[in-house]
Amino acid sequence: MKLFLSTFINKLDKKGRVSVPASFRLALSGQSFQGIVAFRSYKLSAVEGMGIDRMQRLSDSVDQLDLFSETQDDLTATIFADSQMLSLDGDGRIILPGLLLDHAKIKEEVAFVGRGATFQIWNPKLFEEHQEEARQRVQEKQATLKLRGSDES
Amino acid sequence: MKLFLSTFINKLDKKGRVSVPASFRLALSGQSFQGIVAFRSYKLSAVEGMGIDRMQRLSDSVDQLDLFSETQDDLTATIFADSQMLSLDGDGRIILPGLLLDHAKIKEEVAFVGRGATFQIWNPKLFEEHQEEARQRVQEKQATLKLRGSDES
DNA sequence: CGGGGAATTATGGGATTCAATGGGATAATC
DNA sequence: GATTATCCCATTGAATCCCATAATTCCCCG
Repeated sequence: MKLFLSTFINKLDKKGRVSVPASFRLALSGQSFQGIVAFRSYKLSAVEGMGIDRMQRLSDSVDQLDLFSETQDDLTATIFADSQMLSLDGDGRIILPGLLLDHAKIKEEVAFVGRGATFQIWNPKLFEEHQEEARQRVQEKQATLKLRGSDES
Repeated sequence: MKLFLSTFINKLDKKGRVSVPASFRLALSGQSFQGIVAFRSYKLSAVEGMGIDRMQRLSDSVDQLDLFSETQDDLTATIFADSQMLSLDGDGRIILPGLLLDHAKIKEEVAFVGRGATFQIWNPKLFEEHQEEARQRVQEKQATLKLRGSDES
C-alpha cells in the first residue's frame, strides 16, 4: 500500500520528536532513504511531506529545464533548498526542526494528513479549519474529477 | 541517495576550511574524485558545486554543441576553466579558495544549498534574500512542473 | 458476540554515537 | 624559511540508539 491516507494526530515530545503514523511508514518502506522529505508549503501554513523517491523524480523533472535558467533556479531554491531530510529512528519517529514547526505553527500536537502520493503536516486546529473551508469550496464549485487508467481487481 | 537537499550553514575557520554537510558527502560518495568541483556562478553571487560525475555529464553536453562555436567557447571558458577541484580532508572539510570567497562575499559563515543534482555555496544572508525573491517569483508565475516518470510511489 | 490475551503502535527517557569545529603537529610548496 | 596544505586528535552539542512502559488494535476462542 503506497498511499498516504487518513489523518493522524500525534504528540510532539520535549526532544522535538513525533511518531510517523504506521501506515505512512508502510507507504514509505522500500525507498532508498528511510525517512521523509519535508519542506514548507509556499501557499499554506503547513509542511509538505513525501518519500525520497518522489523527490528524485522532481529532480529529474527539473533537470529537463535549461541549466542555469531563472525558472530552474527559482524552483530549486524554493523546493530543494528548503527541504529537509528527516530520518526515522528505530521506533518510527522523526524530529521536526524548529523552522518547520514555526512555519506550521505547531506546538505540542501534530496532524499527519494523507494526500495520496504525498502528505502534509499541520497544526491540528488549523487543519480542521482549512478542511472545512475546502469542503465548502468544493461544494460551491461542484468540483469533479476524471478518472485515469483502469481498475485492476 | 544521490540528491543534494536542504540548506546547511557551517563556519569557515581561520584556516579557510568548512565542513561539507554529512548528507552532501553521502551524495558524493562513490565518485571517482573524493571532493567537490566548484566554479563561480555567472548570474549570481554564489558558487556552483557538484560532484565530478555531473561535471563529466556537463562536458558531454557541451560536446554536443558545434566545435569552436562562440557558445561552446564561452561555456568552456566560464565553466571548465573557472572550476576548481576541492578535495575533502579526513574530517569531511574542504578549503574554499579566496577567489570563490570573494565572488560569493563569504566571510565567516557558509551556506550549502541543495539543488537536487547539484548544490550552491552562498553567503547565508544573501541566500536568504535570494530565496525570498525566488519564492515570490514562483508564486507569481505559478511556476509548475510536470512530473516525469511513472506513478508508483 | 464478547472477553482476554497477544501483537502492534505510541511515547518517555537514559545512554551512546556522530557531525561540526578548533587547534597542534607534520609535510609539501614556493 | 615562510606560507600553505594535510593529518591527527580533543571537545561539545545534537542526533540516534536502545529499552521500558502505556495505549491501542487485532484476533482467537469461549
